[in-house]
Amino acid sequence: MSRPLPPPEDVPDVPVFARHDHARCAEGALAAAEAMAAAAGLRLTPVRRRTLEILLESHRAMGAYEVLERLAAEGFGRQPPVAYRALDFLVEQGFAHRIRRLNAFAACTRPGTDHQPVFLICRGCNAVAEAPGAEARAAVEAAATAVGFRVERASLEAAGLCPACAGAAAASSDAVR
Amino acid sequence: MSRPLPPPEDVPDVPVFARHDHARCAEGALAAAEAMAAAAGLRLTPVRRRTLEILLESHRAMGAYEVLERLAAEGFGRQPPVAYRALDFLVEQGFAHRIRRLNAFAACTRPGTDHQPVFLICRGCNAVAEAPGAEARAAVEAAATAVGFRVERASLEAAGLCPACAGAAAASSDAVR
DNA sequence: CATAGAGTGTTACTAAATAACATGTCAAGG
DNA sequence: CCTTGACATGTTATTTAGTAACACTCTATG
Ligand SMILES: [Zn+2]
Ligand SMILES: [Zn+2]
Ligand SMILES: [Zn+2]
Ligand SMILES: [Zn+2]
Repeated sequence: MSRPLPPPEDVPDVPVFARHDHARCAEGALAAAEAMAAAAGLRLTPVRRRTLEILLESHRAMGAYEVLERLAAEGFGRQPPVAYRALDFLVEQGFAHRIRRLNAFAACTRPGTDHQPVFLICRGCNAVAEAPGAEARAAVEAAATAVGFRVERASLEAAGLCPACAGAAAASSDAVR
Repeated sequence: MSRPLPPPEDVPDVPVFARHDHARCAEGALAAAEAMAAAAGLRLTPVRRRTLEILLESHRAMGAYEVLERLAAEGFGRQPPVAYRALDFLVEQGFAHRIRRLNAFAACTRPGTDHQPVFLICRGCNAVAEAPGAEARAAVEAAATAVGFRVERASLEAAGLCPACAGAAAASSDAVR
């Protein structure tokens, strides 16, 4: 049922940290998810679809309970499993990612591509971007192999400041000076 | 107060996934922590010391509440902050690491060395090893820099099977065959 | 002998995650 | 046409993780 995914180069990157037409950005991700789900015979049901839309509203990571609040307000179930099931589905299908450092979830910015990103988490604006992670993953794999460890999944997450927030921080420390 | 740390090569590596004299291993880590704390003028108080000892009993990661249970049973406080404060201290001083994938803590196997490990987490036996992470970190740094992101901290964690558990899994799937 | 800081303990709460069970929908298969 | 089973959704209830805020005790330092 699952066809080979296109290589990352075939899909335009999302400049999370730059100004961009986000409405279009979200729309595209949703369309991609819909197409993939249809092709794979999966059901992108109302809760699941709405959950993805909620995540897609921004490039922030959202906690399951934050998502749940939104779903509940819109007439879906109001108990934790409702949110967790929808989020787990999205993560399994690669429409969203789990950000372990934050115990939170973010919509994937490159759904449908074969990608193993490094997550860049800005502590200023809470945005989460996906940087190409092939090299970093290879290095992790090599380090593991050296001691006979077989890697199944890896989470590579970096916390710091995005360009805009770093600029703002520099400016304010100038002001103090 | 803080002196330059010795490069990783000067301290023997801990073969977490191999049979080793663990009593000696734990003892060494504790001694190193004591020496460092003394040198830095930090107080390795009874709760903190005992918390480290508990983590050092195995190479597993332990949840804060699991540690707390042990502390409480030994006459220390029985409320969450008791465990969290001791664990936070150990992490800050580099005597332990936080494993975000597991929401848990593990004693550092190379305390006192300048290291930025990749954590290898075995899903079979729950052991956590530290593999050299310089290359992987450089790759993450490079990926981040490419989009103007300034990395402050990174968590690199791989889940999979250690040599022993991978061997056992292979054997049992042979048995089925 | 103040008194300020660090460390430890408490109560009380918020947040994250899962187990277990009841109900509804719908597509085969008889 | 009516089972039957898979899947999705909803619930209640509980466990696990993490923090805020306050009180008490030490131990310097002036
Ligand atoms: Zn966007
Ligand atoms: Zn992605
Ligand atoms: Zn050991
Ligand atoms: Zn370490």
